[in-house]
Amino acid sequence: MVKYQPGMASLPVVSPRTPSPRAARTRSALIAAGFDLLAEKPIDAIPIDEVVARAGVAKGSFFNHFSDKPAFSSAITEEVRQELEERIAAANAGLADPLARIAGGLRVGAAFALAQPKRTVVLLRSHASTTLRSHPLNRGLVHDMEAALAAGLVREEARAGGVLYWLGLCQILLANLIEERPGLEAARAALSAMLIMGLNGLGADPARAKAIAHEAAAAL
Amino acid sequence: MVKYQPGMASLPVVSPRTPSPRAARTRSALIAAGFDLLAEKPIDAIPIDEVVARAGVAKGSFFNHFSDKPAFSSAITEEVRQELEERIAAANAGLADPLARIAGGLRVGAAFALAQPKRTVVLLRSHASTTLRSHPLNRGLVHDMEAALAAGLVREEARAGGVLYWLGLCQILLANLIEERPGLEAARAALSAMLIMGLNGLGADPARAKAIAHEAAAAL
DNA sequence: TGTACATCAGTGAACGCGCGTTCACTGATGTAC
DNA sequence: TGTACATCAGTGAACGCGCGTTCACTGATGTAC
Repeated sequence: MVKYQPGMASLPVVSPRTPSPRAARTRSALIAAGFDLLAEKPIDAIPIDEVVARAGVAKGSFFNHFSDKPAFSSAITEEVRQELEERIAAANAGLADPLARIAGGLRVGAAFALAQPKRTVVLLRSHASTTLRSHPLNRGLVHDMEAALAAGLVREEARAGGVLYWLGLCQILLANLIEERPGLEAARAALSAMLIMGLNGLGADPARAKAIAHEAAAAL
Repeated sequence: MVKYQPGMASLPVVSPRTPSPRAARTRSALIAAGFDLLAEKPIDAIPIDEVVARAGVAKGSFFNHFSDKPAFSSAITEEVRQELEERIAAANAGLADPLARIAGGLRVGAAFALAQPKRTVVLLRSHASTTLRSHPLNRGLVHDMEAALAAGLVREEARAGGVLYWLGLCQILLANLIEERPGLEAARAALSAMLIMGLNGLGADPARAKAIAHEAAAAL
């Protein structure tokens, strides 16, 4: 809590300064270096010396931009999380069918893992995609699952466990794609199989499940 | 490679010495302390000083028993992995039906998470339950899935993706049980829902899936 | 069973280095007039 | 547009401490006779 002081109100409180281009360059260089290194090993195994060496800046600059190492690490994670979230939202923008939206999330996640394996590793390692229904990345899924239930598209067991079930499938598929680095055709097959099993597990109509899986694989 | 030397053959090469009771006590104290601490935070965040303090032994003793910190960490992980593996094998010993065996693995895993949350955390964090089909913990599942396919109990998509699919469900359910610490009834409901969805996703006969889920929940 | 000796395991002080963080200084960028 | 000044951001040397690992020593355990 900040006590009120005369004159305070006139100070720019929110986003007081646009960062100078130079500062922005340094910051991006540090973040980019962090991405590369975090894809290889956990944050605790990465000395700041290594980050700044790869970024090509002096060690002191690191602390001009991040208060400490954890802040650096979570800034990076947060960036990836937002990126994936936006991609999923964009892909689902035109879709009304809850099942198609749920499947769309998995498809976009898979595409992300193929296109940006490093970023995906960072995300998976961050425990960002936890079990928690309230996590930002999961909010969309929670909403779509409720809609599917309301429309009678999925079985009753999905009410309590559907979100958890789907999160499990997302995590394991993404982890597997990163580990195996399959070609496009193999990835399509993996996504399609996972969707067939996943949607049938939720209790979707088998024909509908097949159609959705087919579409998603083609769109990958 | 060790070069042959005259007289070598007469030396006891395998398990040359039974550890003295005193040594065994010290070792168990260290491992027990490691369990407690690893349940709270990753190995890199645990100084050896903290391990030996909790174990009540001198720092030097640590290196009498473990060559270095990573060796200590993997000794602990390995112990948990073996324990869970044995429990699953024991529980499935009398079962012939591949689907019941597959479900049995999940049920035992869930029971383990409820009874030994600390050990389970260690296991989940170790990335021991990876995607890899060749991992010891997954071998039984691979075998049962093949049997289920051969018997026509599951859909064709499970051939390529069934093991991965089931691993995803196992990981997420265990993680969730540890995070939420539900009571017995809630845990039964969660396990049952996951089995209904999981087995139907594999393509099992719905009535059979329901029966297996019911049995497993009761046995939890 | 008792004694002497060898080996094993425990102890904790000491070492040293890796690494996060600080800081005084310099050069670059932005602003006022 | 030009000059003077203020602030911002970069730099890298220096600091210091946490922590993994070593080691000389001591006491306990086991073995031979």
